Formats: sequence, structure tokens, C-alpha cells
Amino acid sequence: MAKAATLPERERGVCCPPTLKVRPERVEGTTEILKALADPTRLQMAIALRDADQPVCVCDFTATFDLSQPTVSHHMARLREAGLVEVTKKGIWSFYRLSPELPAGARRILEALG
Amino acid sequence: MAKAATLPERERGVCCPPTLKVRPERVEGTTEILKALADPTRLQMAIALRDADQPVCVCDFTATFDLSQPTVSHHMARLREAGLVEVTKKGIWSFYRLSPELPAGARRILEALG
DNA sequence: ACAACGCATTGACGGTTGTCAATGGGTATG
DNA sequence: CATACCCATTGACAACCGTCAATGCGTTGT
Repeated sequence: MAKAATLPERERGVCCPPTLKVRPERVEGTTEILKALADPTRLQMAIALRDADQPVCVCDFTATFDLSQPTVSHHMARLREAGLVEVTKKGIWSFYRLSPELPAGARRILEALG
Repeated sequence: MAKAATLPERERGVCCPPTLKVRPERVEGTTEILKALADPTRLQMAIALRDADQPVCVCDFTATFDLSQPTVSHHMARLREAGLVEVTKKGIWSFYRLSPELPAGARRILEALG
């Protein structure tokens, strides 16, 4: 992270558009991840899954947050669509865990949280 | 980041709510930062400011993105309200830079991007 | 077979968001 | 002063989001 010291000298009517270093495809992907995490409930869900040593059942999330079961299911679906988590069904339960093949960028963001 | 190996054994009608480790106040703050970054334009703006060695003028952002000037101004206001950036006015120009006193959590998130 | 449980999906609703056009205010140049 | 430039604010509008009630489906236990 560079230091921002002096203000540039400028000329009227002239702009110096900065070059965007990140590839557009990567911007879109990162934005989707950030949108998936930019909700208090989903943020805590993601952190809980990150720190869990076992997959977590949906019923446990429903018990934790003061939210209806469909709402919890909706949040898990959003995390799933962002590629952050995966689901495994066993009997009547659905167990969620972080995606094992999580891209490095997504993992770095997750580890920066909490 | 722990490994998620075996599925837990469960019992019908019983839930094991995980303990949420992050303080609620911190959850709210982190969510605000993530919401501020969860937009393609603002994400690129923030990365550009993170990597810039000089404060960046609004007119440069207006020239870079295919967006109207009020929209760019609106995005900068959102980054400002999230505490991520600061503005310095000099003449007719407004120069933006990352907040010098950026909290450690926010800095970690920013450094995890791009 | 039947009832109970766990979960996903659908439909609906208010609140938020991203965008632009229009406006206004501040600062430099002629 | 008058004009041009840079920027913020306001108002408006479509799109999206978070939430719940209702419903449906598969699984388990009786």
C-alpha cells in the first residue's frame, strides 16, 4: 500500500485517467464475492464456516440467528451461488462447509474478515 | 482455516447453534465496508486509490469509467461514508486518497483485493 | 401408511441501490 | 463581471435485496 503524500499539479480541462490494473472478469467475480459477504447474517455465517472444524447443519444456523428457516435457506443459497460454500446432504440434514477448491482470491478475502 | 472432514452425527429435533465469535459492533462495521466495496465501480476505485502514490482527482475517475459525473460523485461519497477514503480540495479539484488512519480490519480487507 | 422433521422454492412486500438529468455553488481564467 | 470548469446535491426511477408466510418434497420414525 503506497503512501499518498503531495497533491498532484493539475491543468484545467485535462484529466489523467488511472489505468485499471484488474481484469474486468476478475472485477466481476470479486464483486460477487463481496456482495455475498456484505450482509450481517451471511458475514457471520461465512466466518462461522471458516472457523468450523466440521460442516454445519442448516438447522443450527436457524437456531442461531433470529430468522425464519426460508430466510436462512435463502442466505445459504446466495453463499452457494457465489461459490463460497458447498452443501452435502445426509438424511434429512444439509451440511454446509467452505468450498474446498476456493480460489486464492476468495480465500484471502475470507481470511481478512473477523 | 480449519479442515472440514467428517459429517457430524445428529439427532432429530436437536440443534447445536454455533457460537458467534465476532462482536456485533464489529460485524456491523465490517458489513458497511463490504457493502461499500461490493460494486464493480467502487471496487476498482478503491483498488486504484490503494495502489496510487498520489491522491486521485475526481475528474480522472469520471474520465475512466463510463459513468456520469454525479454517479462518480455518489460512489466517492459512499466510500467516504464507509470511512475508507478522505477528500482534500485544492482549487477546483477534489483529490481522494485512502484514509490514513484506516483501521487494521479495513486495511486487511483492502489488501486482500485484486 | 402416517405423521413429524429438515430444507428448498415461490410469491409478496417494503427498503435499499445504481444510475442519470437537472440544479447550484465554488474557483479559476479572460 | 462573465464565462468555463469541477464537483456535490437533489429528485426520480427501475432494479435488486432481505424478510416472511405458504407450499412442496424427500427422509425418518412410529
